[in-house]
Amino acid sequence: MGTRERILDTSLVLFNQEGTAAISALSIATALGISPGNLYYHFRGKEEILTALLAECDLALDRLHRRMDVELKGPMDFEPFLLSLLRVGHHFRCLFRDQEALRFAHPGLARSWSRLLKRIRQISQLLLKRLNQLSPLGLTPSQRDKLADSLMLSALASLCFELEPDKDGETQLIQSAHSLLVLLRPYLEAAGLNPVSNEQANAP
Amino acid sequence: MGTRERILDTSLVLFNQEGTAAISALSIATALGISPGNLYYHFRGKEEILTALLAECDLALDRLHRRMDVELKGPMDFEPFLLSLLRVGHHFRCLFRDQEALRFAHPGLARSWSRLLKRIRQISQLLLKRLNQLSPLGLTPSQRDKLADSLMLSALASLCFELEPDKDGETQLIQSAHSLLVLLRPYLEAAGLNPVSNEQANAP
Amino acid sequence: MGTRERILDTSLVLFNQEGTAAISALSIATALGISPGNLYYHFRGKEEILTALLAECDLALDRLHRRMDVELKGPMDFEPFLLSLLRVGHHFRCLFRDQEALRFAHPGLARSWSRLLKRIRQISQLLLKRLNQLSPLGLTPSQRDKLADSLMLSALASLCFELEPDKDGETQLIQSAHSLLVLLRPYLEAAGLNPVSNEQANAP
Amino acid sequence: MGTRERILDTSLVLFNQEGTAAISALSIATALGISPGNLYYHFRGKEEILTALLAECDLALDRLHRRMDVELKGPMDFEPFLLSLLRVGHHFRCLFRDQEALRFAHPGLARSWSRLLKRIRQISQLLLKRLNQLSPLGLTPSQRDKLADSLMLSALASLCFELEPDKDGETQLIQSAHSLLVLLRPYLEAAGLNPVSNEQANAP
DNA sequence: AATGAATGAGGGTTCATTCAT
DNA sequence: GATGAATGAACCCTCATTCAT
Repeated sequence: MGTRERILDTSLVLFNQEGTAAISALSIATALGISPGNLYYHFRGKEEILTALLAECDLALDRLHRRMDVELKGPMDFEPFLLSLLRVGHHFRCLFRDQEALRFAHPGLARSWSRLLKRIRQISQLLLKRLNQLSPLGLTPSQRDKLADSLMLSALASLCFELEPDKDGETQLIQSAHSLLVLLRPYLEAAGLNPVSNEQANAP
Repeated sequence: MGTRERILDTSLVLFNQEGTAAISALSIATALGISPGNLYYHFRGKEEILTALLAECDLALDRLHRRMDVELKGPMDFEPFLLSLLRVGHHFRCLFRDQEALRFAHPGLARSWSRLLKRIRQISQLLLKRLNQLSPLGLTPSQRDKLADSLMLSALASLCFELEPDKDGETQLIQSAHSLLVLLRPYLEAAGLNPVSNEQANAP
Repeated sequence: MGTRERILDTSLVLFNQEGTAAISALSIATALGISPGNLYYHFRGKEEILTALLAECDLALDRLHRRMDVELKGPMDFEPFLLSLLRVGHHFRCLFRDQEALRFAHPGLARSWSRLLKRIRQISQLLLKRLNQLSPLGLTPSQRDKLADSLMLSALASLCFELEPDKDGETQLIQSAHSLLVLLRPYLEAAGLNPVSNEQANAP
Repeated sequence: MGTRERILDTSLVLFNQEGTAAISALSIATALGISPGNLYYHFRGKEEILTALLAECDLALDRLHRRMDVELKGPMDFEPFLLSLLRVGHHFRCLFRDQEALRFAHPGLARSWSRLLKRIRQISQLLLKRLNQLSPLGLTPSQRDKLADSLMLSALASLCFELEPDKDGETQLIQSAHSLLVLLRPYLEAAGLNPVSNEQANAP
């Protein structure tokens, strides 16, 4: 694997582990066993690394976006898709968690970041559109977009705030997906479908 | 107003404006027109300021928490309450936005932070409990808690990610509250109540 | 003596000795026995030190400028005045020697530098004006200004290029002053005065 | 043209444009479209490039020096010769402008540099000797050498300090030559010759 | 001749924090 | 309560230079 790729991979791991602010360019180089000069030969600084990671994340989401029409055929497809989506987000979670810090430390990232956010919003809106095609949600388009935003925000927040820090990443992802599906539950039920495992409702 | 309070107020404003990472102890002192030594006389460092802000936020949420039983009497009470809640969150938004960066820069904040998060979770769960008391939601307690978590995450994310950066703070807050209500809409409707203004549903 | 003054003094000595490019902020701090942080507390960087030195030099020249009308009463006054002038230049010689390097490393100095150069030019022109008042030089004003420029350039160059590097600073200054007077010799002679010690002319 | 020559040419252009200190080995290689490794194959470093440029300049001045006896036949020959001399200096102006910075950054250049300076001094002295042969200057040899030094310094300074930065290079050269001739004017006049265009003298 | 990844020392700068006054 | 000079560690980055290919 080329040095450039190794830098990106290691950076992402370190950024996810300790936050982008806590990881210096030198610590990345040290973790890789390369000299700081070499790091700067491949990327002109931390900002360029982050730009590359943002682009990678954007690309991964773009691929998901393109596959939505094909993959979301029935109500059972939403949970796996949400999981794929959350998996991408989790893989690049540092980008979402440190969003605010990055905004001020690296104004140059603003455009990449807003492009990324726009794409997520599109995915969220398309998700509800597909759901509506399967069975009318009983919402105005405006309400549907609001619901899409809430869904997206809830998903983003599940990447940022770990409610069960003790559980491992995969379990957290599955729980996040379930929580998101609960938001959609009434609409899926209205479509005569309940994708979430049935439990006894209204226990005290 | 005492110097201690002025430090907290100014810090919060600066932290909200430019992020906690971008604001140094010196810049707080400069903004206040006091010497760095004086700042350190009142607070042993940036971490202590943040701890104090976390405590203030926690206190404000505690007050809201205690009033819920009294204030949430009918379905029309939920929107104002959500607004109050979001207003507190918005006032201390730097704490939520820089959560990740703070976690690593100041491990000493971890306990205060998890206490804060727990309280928000309690509020969210109590919110749905009250709703359930008004009219059964048709959810198991576990599903209800998941819904509560989604609601909370959506609220937290609306503090972290500005979807409409051009609008002013108050407008953003109202939109956030509406978005959250959309999440609850099916349950409120099931209770024979629709707190959100009626629009023509299912337009193409 | 205050730290600020000590920084300026030491910087000037080091800059003169080894050139502005060869002296780092750290080496100044080390030479003074202070920490780099303290250096940056007093000056935001090397550029601010240089700006302050340029201002000091400008001030010294301004003082000389103001005294010219009073001090240049007769032909015997020119040599001492030239020596004073050269002494100031020699004291700040790093500014003239590294002029080009500074121009590119610190564009912020451009304005201070051009102001300084303008003042030197004014002094040179006033010098010839006074000489002309003592005895007509037989030059058009335009020719007189050209002569003033040549005189100034010759003086500046004597600060930049050491023709006799083995001799000590004071001797070099005196020789420089003599060289400059030789340029003026024909005009002083025409005024019936020969301020330079008489030697036997036109030896083989 | 061989790579070696292209390196020298491009280096000289860049050094003249932005100063020797601001131009790194890498930037020269980039400007040439070659790899840094290739640059170091031809020259062991920036110092060797500068040594080569010093040698080129020295050679050009040597050629001028040898032609002086032949070319300086009459008083009208001095201006064109001065122009040729200044043109060489202007072509290699970075060497003179950054003299001080180079001295400390590259002590290895000291010998080449002092040889160069000595040659210029010889040329300046020979110039006055030829003038004296055309018509006695009325100066002792010592005074004549001092005048030669002043002339040389004035010429060097005109390469280092741009008094009229807005005018193009050729115009600056011509003005510099005129300024130098003004220094010689009294002696040329004394020889019954005025090489500078006559203007009305002693206007107020 | 030429490439380009890699090195490592060093420079400029920031900042949380201390302490004598 | 308050000042402000001082500290020192750490960070980001540049650059001359080397070397395997």
